[in-house]
Amino acid sequence: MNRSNFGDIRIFVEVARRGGFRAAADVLNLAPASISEAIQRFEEKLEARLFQRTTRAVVLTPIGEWLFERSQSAVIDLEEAIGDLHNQKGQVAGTLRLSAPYSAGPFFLDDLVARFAVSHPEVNVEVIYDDTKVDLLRSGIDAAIRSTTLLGADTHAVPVGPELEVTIVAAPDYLKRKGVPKRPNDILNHDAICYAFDHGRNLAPWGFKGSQGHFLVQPKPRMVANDMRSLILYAQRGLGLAYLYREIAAPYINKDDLIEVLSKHVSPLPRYSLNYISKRHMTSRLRAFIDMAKVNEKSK
Amino acid sequence: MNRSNFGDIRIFVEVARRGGFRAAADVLNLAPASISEAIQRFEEKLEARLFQRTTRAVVLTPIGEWLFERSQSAVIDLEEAIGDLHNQKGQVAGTLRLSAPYSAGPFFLDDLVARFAVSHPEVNVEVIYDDTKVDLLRSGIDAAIRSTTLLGADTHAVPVGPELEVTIVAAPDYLKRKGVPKRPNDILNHDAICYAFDHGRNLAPWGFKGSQGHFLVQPKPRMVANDMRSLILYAQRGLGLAYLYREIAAPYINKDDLIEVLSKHVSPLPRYSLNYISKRHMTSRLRAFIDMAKVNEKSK
DNA sequence: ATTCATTGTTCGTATATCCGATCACTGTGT
DNA sequence: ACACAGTGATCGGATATACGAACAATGAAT
Repeated sequence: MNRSNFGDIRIFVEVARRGGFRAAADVLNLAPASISEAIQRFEEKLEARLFQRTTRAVVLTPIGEWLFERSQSAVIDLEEAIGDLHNQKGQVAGTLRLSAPYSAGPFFLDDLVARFAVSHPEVNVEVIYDDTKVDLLRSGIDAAIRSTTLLGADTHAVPVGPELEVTIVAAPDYLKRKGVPKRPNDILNHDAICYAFDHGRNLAPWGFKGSQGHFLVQPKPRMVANDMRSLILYAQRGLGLAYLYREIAAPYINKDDLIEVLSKHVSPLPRYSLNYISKRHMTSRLRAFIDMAKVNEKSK
Repeated sequence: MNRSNFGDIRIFVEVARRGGFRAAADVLNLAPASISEAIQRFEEKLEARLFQRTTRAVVLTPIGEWLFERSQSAVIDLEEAIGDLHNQKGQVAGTLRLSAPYSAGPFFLDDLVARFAVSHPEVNVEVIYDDTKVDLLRSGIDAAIRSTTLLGADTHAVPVGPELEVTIVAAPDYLKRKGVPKRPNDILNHDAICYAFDHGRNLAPWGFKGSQGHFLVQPKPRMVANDMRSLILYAQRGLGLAYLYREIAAPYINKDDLIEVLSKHVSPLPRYSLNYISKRHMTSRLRAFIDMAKVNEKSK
């Protein structure tokens, strides 16, 4: 669906509200002829008649009535959104605020943070598990651990934590019904159980290695969540193929529970990145934490 | 305001969702050049910068972020309206989007969602674990499970899930150093390991019962996180008293690891609330899920 | 019955948007 | 250090949409 449907819906709703093309034209700053032509094109696209016309009036058809009621509130919301746009425009002490994906905690971050807290008794530590994009300038977060290096003015990054093995698993029952994928692109013909970032806005693509190097395949999501424990349960219930951190899936991998597929094809994910802003006044507690993270890094 | 703003918002939201012009172009069946030009014209019209660009990526500006969150749900509604136009038979299909706190998954939600998905093969399900406030009108979320009933126009709530037992625990080493609290208010003289909601903006108060009924005490946080697994590890390291769901803490409660304190004083938490808007157009898939949640409730 | 005002429709022309090709920039791999 | 892949930006030409003018139809006023 492209952008013009949205313009058409806007016109359609205004005509329905006003009961006529000329009145709608006045509101929309368009010529009545433009309204007439736009509605005709829209009706052709939808293969549906939205208005009954006479030479003096327009009346909604039943399907036009349905679409009007179905879409009016959303149109109002978008009008208000645009209207409102114009109304809009730290001694080693204190609280260290970190953002990290949930998966980082058990892997390495809990231990690092606990050791930091022990060795810096005057620092309170706040770890917010979250995987959305963080604006280090404005969010009040001191440093963000993410799977990638964050882009931004004066943002620096330090690699932390272990390299991450992943695996693709499914229930025996599912594989019996849908077959075992043999090559990476086979997953496009399967139901996928996908991990979501950014409050569901992004799905993690599935990473593979082949004779020509690394490549990504984006499967069709049947189940989506941002907690791998949920994804495991969905996989156990036979709802599809699940792409998971191996360490999390390992306890469930056996011939009766979850079966690994495409083992020779999946490739590990890169290490976490501890991102922070260097140009901004760096608090001593942040500096101390970064130093500890680096020492932690060297000790591996 | 004319029709083209609506087309522009459609493009804007898709770019924001996909994080790039080329990805959005794929979805919208437009050329990347068209997306680039359309966004530029839109920004000029609004006299506002919506995206920060580099030569490799686009990131929303704060005002772009605001517009995105403000308009996304309306865009989803309009997309669905057009999509549903061809398919008005009340079929239970599409994507059900739920928001819930992480703790809900293992307790009851994973099971409920998996059973719903099995019995409604045409519905995709997206569960976003999050504990921030959800604007059900604007977020594109169909229903939000939270520990409390959400306030809002036409918002209804159904109680779901089990009653939640909690416990307060500490390492033996910590109790040796700081003493064992005997009454609820004693915790004010201790280091507290606190669970955080809302990206750290709110801390869970600790609930107690006494001769005069229920009351809450807010301890001084030394360690804060929004994942109880982290809190357990901090407690094990002797960093303070931790207030945890009993079910999560139970495996670690023994005389060498974590010791329960104030057992006779803590009171259980109320059940989760499944919040949704009833007056707004309710999709058949949401109705079906609510019905299943209610049946789930009766079977306990 | 006739006239008039108002509506939606049609069409040739003007304007806005879309697109392919190309360019500049940047991160990654060698 | 260099080559390459992938991104957003630019621009001249192609295409889609907007518009003014004219037309057909209709209800109200006389």
